[in-house]
Amino acid sequence: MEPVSPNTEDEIVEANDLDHLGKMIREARQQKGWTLEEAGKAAGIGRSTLSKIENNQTRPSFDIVRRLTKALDLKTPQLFVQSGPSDISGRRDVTMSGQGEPQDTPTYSHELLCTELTSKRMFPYISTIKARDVSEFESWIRHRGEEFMYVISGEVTLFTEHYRPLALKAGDSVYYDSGMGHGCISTSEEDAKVLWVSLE
Amino acid sequence: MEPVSPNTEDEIVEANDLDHLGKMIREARQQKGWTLEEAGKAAGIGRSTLSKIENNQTRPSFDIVRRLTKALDLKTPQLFVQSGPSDISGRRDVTMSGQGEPQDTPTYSHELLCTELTSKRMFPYISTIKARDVSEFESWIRHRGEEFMYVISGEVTLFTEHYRPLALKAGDSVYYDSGMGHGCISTSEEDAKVLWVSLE
DNA sequence: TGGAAAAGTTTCTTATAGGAAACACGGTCT
DNA sequence: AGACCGTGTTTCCTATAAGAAACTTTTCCA
Repeated sequence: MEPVSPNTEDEIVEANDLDHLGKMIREARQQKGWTLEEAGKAAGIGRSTLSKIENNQTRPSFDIVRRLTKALDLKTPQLFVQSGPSDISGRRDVTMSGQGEPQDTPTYSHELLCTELTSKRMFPYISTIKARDVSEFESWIRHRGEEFMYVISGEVTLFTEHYRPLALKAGDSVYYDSGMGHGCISTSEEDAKVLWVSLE
Repeated sequence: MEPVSPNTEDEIVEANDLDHLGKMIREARQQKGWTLEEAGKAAGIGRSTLSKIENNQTRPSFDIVRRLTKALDLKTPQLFVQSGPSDISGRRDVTMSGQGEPQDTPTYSHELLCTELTSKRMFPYISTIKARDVSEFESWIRHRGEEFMYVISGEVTLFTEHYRPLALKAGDSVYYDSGMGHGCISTSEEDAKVLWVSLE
């Protein structure tokens, strides 16, 4: 991407590319209130090594970093932050309440959000699930990827393979492997509204 | 968390499987129809090095792996997978309303959702934005990736680079390139609640 | 078939990652 | 103050990553 912005903060991001890793790891460790010794032990590495990594005095191996991410619960994608274009570079897409693109399937009635941005990777949509309509629930829904679900209103029960049915009410959320069979029904008097964000 | 924990338990202890990384990289390269030479050049590494990585004859540095992920468009979280195609394969993670993991930054007060599943690719969280608190808004927030935002309650204004400020109320949503500078303030009398889903 | 060019693998060498131990620094006891 | 932690840094050494070039295998066309 061409440098759209005259803002100098862009370069800061790039320049810090190298420093980024050490900084993140140090922050994560301190967040947990761990010493170098403790964190090192948790990750199975020496404290001197960890010190050098945090101070960017070394280029750790992937293996070491992976162990650290595990021990420190680091968000892995953030570690890969580096300069470069995104396919939706510099764009945004708004959908006002109720203005999404309707999509009705036999089983659900969806409202697709932010459909202008076709190249986006996540797919957000809101589903209205009819009250106590159990009839439809015959077979699992299954599609490769991951899914996040947030209950906006009403009460629903989420069924997933390998697990017990899960009763959810407004404000509750679930994250699951959508390759696992799943399905959702309303269990309240009113229709339930659920926000899904799907990622292939 | 709630009394009953249907959550995942991370007890998968890996048996030093380096096979995974090399295999994934080789697949990604062949997917693109590239030779070692071409892929190496794209990533800025030698073809011999790449060969050794693909055959798991070496433990590459994080730096090298990162360059490869970029050149080959690899899904970064998958690289951290221990065994099997996906770490969250056949799993789910629930967070009941208000039971997320608090994370306070200087600028925002977040509630991270579904944090048990550390290897997930999307990061959902709820932010409470204090009413009419404009003071904090000094510099853009910027992080590589994409972001989806849904206003749960209250009224907010989303600022993004290259665009005009955007007034949003409950039920509205936006999808944007989070590499673009952005920031959000509340414009209502009450605190606003916003759901974000972030993807690197 | 051959034999050349391309793709991939294996040396070989140099630079450096990673760990043990020594060092430095700051607190906190008596 | 001095001695003694606990924490983080630096030094030193060994193991090994990374690249260049030599070597092997595969591809492909006359």
